[in-house]
Amino acid sequence: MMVRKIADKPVTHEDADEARALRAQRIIEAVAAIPKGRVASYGAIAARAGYPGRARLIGRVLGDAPDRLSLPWHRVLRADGHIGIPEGSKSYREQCRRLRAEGVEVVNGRVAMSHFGLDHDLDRAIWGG
DNA sequence: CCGATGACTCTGC
DNA sequence: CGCAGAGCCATCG
Repeated sequence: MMVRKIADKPVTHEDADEARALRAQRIIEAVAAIPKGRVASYGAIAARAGYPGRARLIGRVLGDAPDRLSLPWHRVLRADGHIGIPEGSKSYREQCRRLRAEGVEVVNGRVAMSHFGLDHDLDRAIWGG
Protein backbone atom coordinates (compact mmCIF):
# COMPACT_ATOMS: atom_id res chain seq x y z
CA MET A 1 0.00 0.00 0.00
CA MET A 2 0.95 3.62 -0.26
CA VAL A 3 2.99 5.32 2.35
CA ARG A 4 0.79 6.22 5.28
CA LYS A 5 1.11 9.27 7.42
CA ILE A 6 1.49 8.52 11.07
CA ALA A 7 -0.02 11.75 12.29
CA ASP A 8 -2.58 14.10 10.81
CA LYS A 9 -0.07 16.88 10.69
CA PRO A 10 0.38 18.11 7.15
CA VAL A 11 3.80 17.38 5.80
CA THR A 12 3.93 18.80 2.32
CA HIS A 13 2.61 22.04 0.88
CA GLU A 14 -0.06 20.02 -0.87
CA ASP A 15 -1.17 18.52 2.41
CA ALA A 16 -1.29 21.93 4.01
CA ASP A 17 -3.34 23.38 1.19
CA GLU A 18 -5.65 20.41 1.35
CA ALA A 19 -6.15 20.83 5.06
CA ARG A 20 -6.80 24.54 4.62
CA ALA A 21 -9.34 23.85 1.90
CA LEU A 22 -11.13 21.29 4.03
CA ARG A 23 -11.30 23.72 6.95
CA ALA A 24 -12.71 26.41 4.74
CA GLN A 25 -15.21 23.99 3.25
CA ARG A 26 -16.55 22.87 6.61
CA ILE A 27 -16.71 26.42 7.90
CA ILE A 28 -18.46 27.62 4.80
CA GLU A 29 -21.05 24.90 5.17
CA ALA A 30 -21.63 25.79 8.80
CA VAL A 31 -22.16 29.43 7.91
CA ALA A 32 -24.42 28.57 5.01
CA ALA A 33 -26.56 26.56 7.42
CA ILE A 34 -27.54 29.54 9.55
CA PRO A 35 -31.24 30.15 8.88
CA LYS A 36 -32.36 33.48 7.51
CA GLY A 37 -33.34 35.85 10.26
CA ARG A 38 -31.12 34.13 12.82
CA VAL A 39 -27.53 34.76 13.83
CA ALA A 40 -24.66 32.73 15.28
CA SER A 41 -21.37 33.57 16.93
CA TYR A 42 -17.95 32.92 15.43
CA GLY A 43 -17.34 30.46 18.22
CA ALA A 44 -20.57 28.58 17.57
CA ILE A 45 -19.75 28.26 13.89
CA ALA A 46 -16.27 27.07 14.72
CA ALA A 47 -17.70 24.39 16.99
CA ARG A 48 -20.25 23.29 14.41
CA ALA A 49 -17.59 23.09 11.74
CA GLY A 50 -15.58 20.81 13.99
CA TYR A 51 -13.07 23.34 15.28
CA PRO A 52 -14.15 24.20 18.82
CA GLY A 53 -12.21 27.00 20.45
CA ARG A 54 -11.02 28.36 17.14
CA ALA A 55 -13.39 31.24 16.56
CA ARG A 56 -10.67 33.36 14.94
CA LEU A 57 -10.51 30.85 12.16
CA ILE A 58 -14.03 31.72 11.07
CA GLY A 59 -13.27 35.39 10.66
CA ARG A 60 -10.25 34.53 8.58
CA VAL A 61 -12.15 32.19 6.29
CA LEU A 62 -15.06 34.57 5.85
CA GLY A 63 -12.69 37.35 4.98
CA ASP A 64 -11.18 35.24 2.23
CA ALA A 65 -14.39 33.71 1.00
CA PRO A 66 -15.25 34.92 -2.51
CA ASP A 67 -18.51 36.83 -2.91
CA ARG A 68 -19.71 34.44 -5.57
CA LEU A 69 -20.41 31.90 -2.84
CA SER A 70 -23.19 34.20 -1.66
CA LEU A 71 -22.55 33.23 1.94
CA PRO A 72 -24.76 34.67 4.68
CA TRP A 73 -21.62 35.95 6.42
CA HIS A 74 -23.65 38.79 7.88
CA ARG A 75 -25.33 36.30 10.24
CA VAL A 76 -22.06 35.71 12.07
CA LEU A 77 -21.47 37.94 15.07
CA ARG A 78 -19.30 38.07 18.14
CA ALA A 79 -20.38 36.08 21.17
CA ASP A 80 -21.80 39.19 22.80
CA GLY A 81 -23.91 39.99 19.77
CA HIS A 82 -21.75 42.79 18.44
CA ILE A 83 -20.77 42.98 14.81
CA GLY A 84 -17.24 41.71 14.42
CA ILE A 85 -16.06 44.16 11.83
CA PRO A 86 -14.47 47.55 12.49
CA GLU A 87 -17.30 50.02 13.05
CA GLY A 88 -17.72 52.49 10.26
CA SER A 89 -16.23 50.25 7.60
CA LYS A 90 -18.02 49.54 4.36
CA SER A 91 -18.61 45.92 5.33
CA TYR A 92 -19.89 46.96 8.72
CA ARG A 93 -22.69 48.97 7.20
CA GLU A 94 -23.36 46.24 4.70
CA GLN A 95 -23.75 43.74 7.51
CA CYS A 96 -26.23 45.96 9.36
CA ARG A 97 -28.17 46.48 6.19
CA ARG A 98 -28.40 42.79 5.36
CA LEU A 99 -29.41 41.82 8.88
CA ARG A 100 -32.19 44.38 9.02
CA ALA A 101 -33.28 43.32 5.56
CA GLU A 102 -34.15 39.92 6.96
CA GLY A 103 -35.75 41.14 10.14
CA VAL A 104 -32.87 41.06 12.57
CA GLU A 105 -32.80 44.08 14.85
CA VAL A 106 -29.45 45.80 15.11
CA VAL A 107 -29.12 48.37 17.85
CA ASN A 108 -25.87 50.23 18.29
CA GLY A 109 -24.05 47.65 16.21
CA ARG A 110 -25.42 44.85 18.27
CA VAL A 111 -28.00 42.08 18.04
CA ALA A 112 -29.80 40.44 20.97
CA MET A 113 -28.45 36.89 20.75
CA SER A 114 -31.10 35.82 23.24
CA HIS A 115 -33.72 36.65 20.68
CA PHE A 116 -32.09 36.08 17.29
CA GLY A 117 -29.51 33.47 18.18
CA LEU A 118 -30.07 29.86 17.20
CA ASP A 119 -30.67 28.87 20.81
CA HIS A 120 -33.80 30.94 20.79
CA ASP A 121 -35.66 28.18 18.94
CA LEU A 122 -34.61 25.59 21.49
CA ASP A 123 -35.44 27.82 24.42
CA ARG A 124 -38.84 28.52 22.98
CA ALA A 125 -39.51 24.84 22.35
CA ILE A 126 -38.63 23.95 25.92
CA TRP A 127 -39.87 26.93 27.84
CA GLY A 128 -42.52 28.09 25.49
CA GLY A 129 -42.48 31.38 23.85
C1' DC B 1 12.52 31.46 14.49
C1' DC B 2 10.36 35.59 16.53
C1' DG B 3 7.01 39.06 17.31
C1' DA B 4 2.82 41.37 15.88
C1' DT B 5 -1.94 41.03 14.33
C1' DG B 6 -6.67 40.01 14.27
C1' DA B 7 -14.25 39.36 11.23
C1' DC B 8 -12.61 35.65 18.77
C1' DT B 9 -13.90 34.10 23.69
C1' DC B 10 -13.87 33.44 28.54
C1' DT B 11 -12.82 34.71 33.28
C1' DG B 12 -12.22 37.94 36.73
C1' DC B 13 -12.30 42.51 38.87
C1' DC C 1 -20.17 48.39 30.87
C1' DG C 2 -15.19 48.48 30.60
C1' DC C 3 -10.54 46.72 30.95
C1' DA C 4 -6.79 43.28 31.56
C1' DG C 5 -5.05 38.70 30.93
C1' DA C 6 -4.79 34.43 28.92
C1' DG C 7 -5.96 31.05 25.52
C1' DC C 8 -6.61 30.38 20.68
C1' DC C 9 -3.79 30.00 15.92
C1' DA C 10 -3.02 31.10 10.86
C1' DT C 11 -0.41 34.76 8.54
C1' DC C 12 3.03 38.02 7.68
C1' DG C 13 7.30 40.66 7.85
